[in-house]
Amino acid sequence: MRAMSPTETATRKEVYDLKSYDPKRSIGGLLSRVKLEMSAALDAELAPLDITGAQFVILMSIALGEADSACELCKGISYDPGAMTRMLDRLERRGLVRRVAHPNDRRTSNLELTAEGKAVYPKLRASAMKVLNRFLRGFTQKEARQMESFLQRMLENA
Amino acid sequence: MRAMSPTETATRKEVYDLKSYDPKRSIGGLLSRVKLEMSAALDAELAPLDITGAQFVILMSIALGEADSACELCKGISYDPGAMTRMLDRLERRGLVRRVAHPNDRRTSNLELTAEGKAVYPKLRASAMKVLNRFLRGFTQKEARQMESFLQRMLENA
DNA sequence: AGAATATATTAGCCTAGGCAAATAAAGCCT
DNA sequence: AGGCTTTATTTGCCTAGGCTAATATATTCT
Repeated sequence: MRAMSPTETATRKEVYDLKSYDPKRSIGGLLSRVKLEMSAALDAELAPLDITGAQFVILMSIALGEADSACELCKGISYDPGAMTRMLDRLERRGLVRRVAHPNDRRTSNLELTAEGKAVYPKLRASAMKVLNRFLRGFTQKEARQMESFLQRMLENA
Repeated sequence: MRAMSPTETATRKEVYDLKSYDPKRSIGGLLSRVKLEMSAALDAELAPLDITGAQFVILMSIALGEADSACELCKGISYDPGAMTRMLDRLERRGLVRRVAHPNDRRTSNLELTAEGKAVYPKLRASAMKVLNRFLRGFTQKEARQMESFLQRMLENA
């Protein structure tokens, strides 16, 4: 790597500048694209189970004990409460999730997976992992960890 | 870093395995999250201009000469043709884009930016760049290039 | 030229998320 | 206890993308 003059070091604190910024090839453009493809691939992988990628996220959160009410789910993943009600309606109709009365708070319900929900859970996990690993073909462990760290840092900058 | 046994090197060709895979902290989960935050930030940044992030993408494609018809736009960004018709209707009503008759092919229209469209274009570009740079605070040029390369590789694996 | 095929756009219907208002139940304050 | 505020969920309305069929042109193939 060549050395940078003091001026350069001072002005180059931002990644993109007006000369070099190409929306499609930028991290922003690429990232949107990858997300789109990854979501489509996950939907396709889960289609035989009759479960969508969006539903997968909810089921995972519940299964992993990250949230046990609609409200917590919404907070955890920045999801609209109205949309969440309907999402849970669908999952309940689909027989994967159950709303159970909360003993001390009648405003909310505890969410839990049904037997069927628990039964598909490992398949969901495996499918998502498979899709992700496919997108990461050729990545070393080190590269993957670095990618995770980059994304984590971007999140903290949000 | 410790050395890996031959068995380990052989079995470790995939980034995630059933033991280690944590959906939320995985590249998949993080990437979705970052995309969500970035889109929200872009929408907020563009709101004063009364232009959405989705519209930004279309306007950029046209401005950069990457597509001059609805069909090419759709191909370029995997967008639904029906949705594109309506998107262009909105942009035309908004006075940013014009459909011009194609001389040799009456099925299609050439798309071009209006004077107003051309006028906002630099602002759009600058806004998007600003948002992206914000998410990349603390990244060196080298790290940014590496991130681009990771994303590019994931796209090729799609 | 005429028929079959392919391409570009459009319109209708469906799904799903965002937003705001409504409702219900806690929690707090005095 | 009674009233005010906060929290959790639900409902209605709006917007926007996905899918499919329809329409209008081109293109290709005898």
